Amino acid sequence: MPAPLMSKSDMLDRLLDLFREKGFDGASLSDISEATGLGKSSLYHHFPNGKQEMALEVLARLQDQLERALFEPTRSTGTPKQKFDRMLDGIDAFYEGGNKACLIERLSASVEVNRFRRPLGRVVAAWIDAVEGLAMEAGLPRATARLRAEDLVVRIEGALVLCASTSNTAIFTRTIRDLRESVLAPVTRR
Amino acid sequence: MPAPLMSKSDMLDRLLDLFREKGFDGASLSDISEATGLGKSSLYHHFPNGKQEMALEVLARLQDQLERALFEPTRSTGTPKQKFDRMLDGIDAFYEGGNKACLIERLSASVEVNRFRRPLGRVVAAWIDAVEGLAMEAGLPRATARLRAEDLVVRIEGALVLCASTSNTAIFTRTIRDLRESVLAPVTRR
DNA sequence: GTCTATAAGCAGATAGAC
DNA sequence: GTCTATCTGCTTATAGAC
Repeated sequence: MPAPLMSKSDMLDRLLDLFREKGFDGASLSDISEATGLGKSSLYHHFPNGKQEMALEVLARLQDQLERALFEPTRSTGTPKQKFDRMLDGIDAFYEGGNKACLIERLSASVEVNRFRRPLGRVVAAWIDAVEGLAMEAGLPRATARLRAEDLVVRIEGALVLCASTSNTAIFTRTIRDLRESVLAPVTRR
Repeated sequence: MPAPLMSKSDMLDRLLDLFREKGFDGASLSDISEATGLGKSSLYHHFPNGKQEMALEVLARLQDQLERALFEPTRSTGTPKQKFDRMLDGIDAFYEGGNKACLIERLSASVEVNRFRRPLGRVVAAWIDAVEGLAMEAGLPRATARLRAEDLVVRIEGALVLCASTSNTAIFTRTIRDLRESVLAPVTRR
């Protein structure tokens, strides 16, 4: 029994990167084999149900990371605005300023989208909830907080689509900047 | 020489639907054959460079349709607000209230994205330009008009991503409604 | 837990008849 | 302009040795 070449956690990190870059349909088992350094048979040892299971585990891991990354700032010290800025910094870093795609979008666009819909819905909901919580903490009424939280996710996903299609990250940068000012703003304007 | 079973125009219509539904990677030649009723060899008669050429021609056709659909309202009679509403009605109908995906997004997410980037950029630019023109006609300064036009496209693409991942079209409907009110609004607010 | 070898099937693409 | 038949290569997946 050879020792494991790579921890599951490391594997999932590489798979997340790969699926974000090539998409679910675009990432072949050969790509996955190369990215992890494991032969195909070894991959089936870790993921008996194949590629689909890999994506589901990556999605579960993303959910964990997301909740840590988004809710952690919420519980830390600072004004709501400071926490929100840290959250946006994290988002900006995760997408590398618009240069990296979103797994949500990549899996939504796959042939297996139906298998992914439930976990995708959970990830999206967690994201919206985190922003909504912060917006309420900043004093916005619940309904407004929810709408603005949904709008934040919508705009980030949309900006990433335009970055991917035009390879111009300016729109992403501007969108982040815009959200920084508008999401927590008092209700009188807007 | 058998008579053509289908006009090129009809073919491209079906291909647009198919690529929007299954994505570029997800639509196989067998799918395409079934959707058009033509054998694979016949497809290569019309598109010697295969699937890639099909997508490029579909994209060119979309550009035509888009320019007609978006700029036509601009040139017709009515207040800017009326024209803008007609434009949004057209967009809403094209995406069937969030139930149909966007070809831009589907092709951006394909393995061949580099081949599509130039035409994709043109389509996106045409869309933004059309909205910008209308916003300027409504009296907004050029810079504001441009930002709001970009934002409109960003939000529609983002809303479509969320609809696809959660199969909940409410966010799309709300986004359209919101855009109806905000895009042409005077600069003082927002 | 990893490997080599291999299976079965479908992908995109082509040749050549009609 | 469409067809049937075929090709090559790659896909996902499995069997079984170590």
